[in-house]
Amino acid sequence: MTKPSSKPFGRVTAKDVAERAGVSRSLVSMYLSGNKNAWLSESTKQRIDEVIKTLHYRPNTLAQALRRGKTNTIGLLMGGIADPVGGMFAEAVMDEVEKRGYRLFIAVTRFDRKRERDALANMLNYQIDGIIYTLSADSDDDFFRSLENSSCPILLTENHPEINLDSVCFDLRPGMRDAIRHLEAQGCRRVLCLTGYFDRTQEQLASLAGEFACKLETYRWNLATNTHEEFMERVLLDRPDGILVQGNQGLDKTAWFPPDYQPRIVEFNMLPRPAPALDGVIHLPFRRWIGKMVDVLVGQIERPSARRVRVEIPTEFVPQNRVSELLRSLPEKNSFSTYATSNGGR
Amino acid sequence: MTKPSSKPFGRVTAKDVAERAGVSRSLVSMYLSGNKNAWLSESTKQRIDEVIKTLHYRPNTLAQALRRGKTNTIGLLMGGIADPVGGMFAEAVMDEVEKRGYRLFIAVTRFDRKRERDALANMLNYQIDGIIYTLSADSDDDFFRSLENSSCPILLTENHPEINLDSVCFDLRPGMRDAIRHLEAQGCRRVLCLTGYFDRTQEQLASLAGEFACKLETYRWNLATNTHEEFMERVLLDRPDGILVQGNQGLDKTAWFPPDYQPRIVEFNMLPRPAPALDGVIHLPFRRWIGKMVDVLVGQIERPSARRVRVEIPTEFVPQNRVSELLRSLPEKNSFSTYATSNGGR
DNA sequence: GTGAAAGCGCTAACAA
DNA sequence: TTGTTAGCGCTTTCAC
Repeated sequence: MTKPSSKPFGRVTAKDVAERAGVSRSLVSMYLSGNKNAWLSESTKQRIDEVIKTLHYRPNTLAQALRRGKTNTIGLLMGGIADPVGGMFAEAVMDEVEKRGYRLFIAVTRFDRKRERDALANMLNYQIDGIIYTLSADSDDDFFRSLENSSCPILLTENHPEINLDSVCFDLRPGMRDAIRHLEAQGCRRVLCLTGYFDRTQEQLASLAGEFACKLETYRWNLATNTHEEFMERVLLDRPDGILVQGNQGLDKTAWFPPDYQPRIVEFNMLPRPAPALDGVIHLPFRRWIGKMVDVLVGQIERPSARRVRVEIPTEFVPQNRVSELLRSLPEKNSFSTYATSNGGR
Repeated sequence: MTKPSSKPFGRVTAKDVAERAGVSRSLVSMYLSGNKNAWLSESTKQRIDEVIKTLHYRPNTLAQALRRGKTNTIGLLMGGIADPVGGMFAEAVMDEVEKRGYRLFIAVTRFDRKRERDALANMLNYQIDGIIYTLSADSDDDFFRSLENSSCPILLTENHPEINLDSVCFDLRPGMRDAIRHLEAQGCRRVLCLTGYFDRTQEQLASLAGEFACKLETYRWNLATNTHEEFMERVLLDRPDGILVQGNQGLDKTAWFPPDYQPRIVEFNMLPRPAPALDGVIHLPFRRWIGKMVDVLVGQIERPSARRVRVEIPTEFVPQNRVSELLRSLPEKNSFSTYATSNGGR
């Protein structure tokens, strides 16, 4: 015979419900989907509802998805969720995705190219409706070309002009511009900017270079591979008088600097915190970013269009004396600062 | 007509591959599943493989799952992944699950009862093969009874004797016993133990009470609802001379205690860190826990059995002078300590 | 209002 | 070795 095992899931189906309620299978379907064009009689509805409850019927999401040609699932592909920023990101995306009636499927690449590709293939095979893709490993052009031709909408969380995909990212320039102006006003002559491996900080900073009298330097630093020590070595060697640095990565501890060298520090931060030792923060409006991201992707899913969407969320420099005010105005709580570990008093 | 939209995913199916390769659909299926009992001729295999590549064919995981009656997906239900411990947990579970050929589907409840139930229902509807369930909200007995009768294996990450489900959890007693002994040896007469809302620390500690001369107290403390301040208030009021506390929750900052009150502190910790200010750590072997968890669940999925499995992973007290040694012996890196935020020097 | 029918894409038992 | 076939559980058009 052909039956996989008579009742693979050992569970109640719409057919059972229909039989028990004395109606046809399609009625049950309609009842569930709340289809308007076929108004069921109140009595029928009630009977179906009753049977569903007594039988503990659960519609099979798999079958629904197969038939409808839509899984209502969005994939999130990222390097890791075990760091506070990653976890916060994933959780916020989950929120926004669910708010729009989709499920979120997370895959973690650990910054590994092979894992990244496998996970992507997996998602595509799963008939996922759209993908939010945080580039976490270097890849070749061929790979991106193949993504561009995919029928599944893919959204990048950074702007890579050379990749023809939708993207929603931060425009760091306004924030950086005002931060550097501030540092200059405070007398800084040399500013070091710490950039990540897969973000566009460096490029965006370069585009600003002409505007300033002070000397701008950058240092690429990546959580997955670089250590604090490497960073501190570089900084202590160079001794710039101003530093632009990603917040929440443990690099901002002024306690780490010797007394004779106390540079001014400005943090890039999604969830700024009142830190008197800092000069200010380049605020990256986190929720707005995620919300827009999911908006764009869901838009592409529900109203497919060949036109690529590229959104840039503006950033803003907030001097230290206005940080607590900013904090109060934020919808989100700084959920992970609570969990911060000290390093035992030194 | 009945077609949802002729080609819902606009994609190549096994039928297309079969036609192009001049074989029947079932052959393609067999080729993919690598079924042994039907050895295809080399030439056929090659032809199929070629067509798959040129057509960029992707097997539809949804259809496979529906037909096979198995999704090869495990669900993880937890309160949140935006804190270092939660994120680390989720990522480790993902690792172990994928190692065994399953996908992981994560749902976050934010410690909300309704969300928890919705997510659970979602997973069940999705025909998920098994669930790892980290209790994150209080629930009534009826709810647990319904889980116990579910045909989908559910595994708890804590031992709740009154709930008849599989569980893999820590046995805190050996670690706590030795820690308290240590504290007693150091002259402590009153020890305060900080317990979470959904764990069994309190019960396990109570079972040890008779063994000690010192006075044992407990305080239930939960990240989702309680604040540092509440804790500090309580501690400063009571001034116990020994404290047992969950690590990595920001409660261990000896800097917070006034100079005239410096209690001895022992941390429960999954990823201990060398902190000179601590007296030692109750080590919870993290990876072993997760690995065992997934082992048990996959076991129940692949060889269903009515017998419930309850595993307890023993813990161990490690005095401060042996912590760095312990650290070196651990397979995992203390990934999140890197990300710790300081609170700006105070 | 209701029900019959035609699949979504894939698998696996069985026949050839 | 290869092909045929009967579904997995659900949705939706179309005729009654």
